[in-house]
Amino acid sequence: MMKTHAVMPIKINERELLRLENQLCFQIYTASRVMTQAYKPFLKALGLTYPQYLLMMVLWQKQGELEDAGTMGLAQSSVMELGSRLRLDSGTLSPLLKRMEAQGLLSRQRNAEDERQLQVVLTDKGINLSIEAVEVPLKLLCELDMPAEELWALKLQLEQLIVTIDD
Amino acid sequence: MMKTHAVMPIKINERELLRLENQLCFQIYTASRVMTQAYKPFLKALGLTYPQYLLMMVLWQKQGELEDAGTMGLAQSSVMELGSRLRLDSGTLSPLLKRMEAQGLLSRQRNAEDERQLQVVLTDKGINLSIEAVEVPLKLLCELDMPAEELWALKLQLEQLIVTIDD
DNA sequence: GTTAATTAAATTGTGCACAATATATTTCCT
DNA sequence: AGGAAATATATTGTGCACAATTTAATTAAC
Repeated sequence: MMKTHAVMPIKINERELLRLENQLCFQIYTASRVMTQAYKPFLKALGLTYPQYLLMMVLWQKQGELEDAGTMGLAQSSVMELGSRLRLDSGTLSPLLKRMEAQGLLSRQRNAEDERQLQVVLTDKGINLSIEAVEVPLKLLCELDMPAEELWALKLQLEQLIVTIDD
Repeated sequence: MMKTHAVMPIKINERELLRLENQLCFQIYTASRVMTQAYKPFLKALGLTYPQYLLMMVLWQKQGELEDAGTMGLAQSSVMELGSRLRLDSGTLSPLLKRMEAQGLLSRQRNAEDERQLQVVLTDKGINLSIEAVEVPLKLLCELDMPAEELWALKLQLEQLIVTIDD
């Protein structure tokens, strides 16, 4: 009898190692996509994509902290700064920021002291979008319907995993 | 004094709700991206991207199960079937499968009984790639350097979260 | 002080995800 | 049988991610 094709060349226990459902990475990957889907309807109402929502959170937080410090101006963020918060590079952020500027959520100006740097600043529209945004995490918490402490514990474990991975 | 721009219109506790670091979703999103990065060097050696690796795992598993059942042929998978395993639609899978066929990892043929369906089948090259692939999860486990039971517990929690989200 | 090295952002190109639509085949209905 | 509904995949278009390169501005070195 002639051999027409290859046969699985690894042992059963090795195959178990390659089982999709056994992979932590697959569950994380799936959780991330499912979570993004869960946010989608709420974010759509705000006219934001999920990465745009994350970026807005960074900008709102920075603006709030500036005001807490007693300064009355607008918080300025460079691309580097936003990138280090979100772990994204300029290749992702540059077009993202352009789209958000086009939506009127923020403005992009060059830093006068260092023309290489961009100064990202929230517009009034961007600042005021926070009013509706506060509902988003609350709505999602309802959706999840799990004990808050359990979710928090999961968050802490993931933080630890992240730290462990990138040394 | 004239008002030149808006001020953060939400209370401090509401701002805390919108803090990036407080979001479980952000930690999942980050963990997913960091994890993919951790796999990248190992997968690059196999000529696979991360989603391609996941797809190969589905095909290897199916091939193995067919052989376990005593059948000597090649396992055939439709796009629907692959999609339900990976939670991906034809919009993602169609081009993915084309690229993998171009790499010689699998073949795409129409099902004779139902011409609408595609039959995805591993090539010899695709089957034999499993030999090197078994090293990947082991190498990553070293990289993580966390108790295996802790990782498993995390996987189980994520599975539960996923189920909870999509009802 | 001019050139070299560094830094910040933008650009280019590839590969997912995913919504929306299109195409082709099969099944259902009568 | 013939047309409508359902099904499976492919296509189109948008928006990330990310590697690699480019451009422009600043700093360092001589």
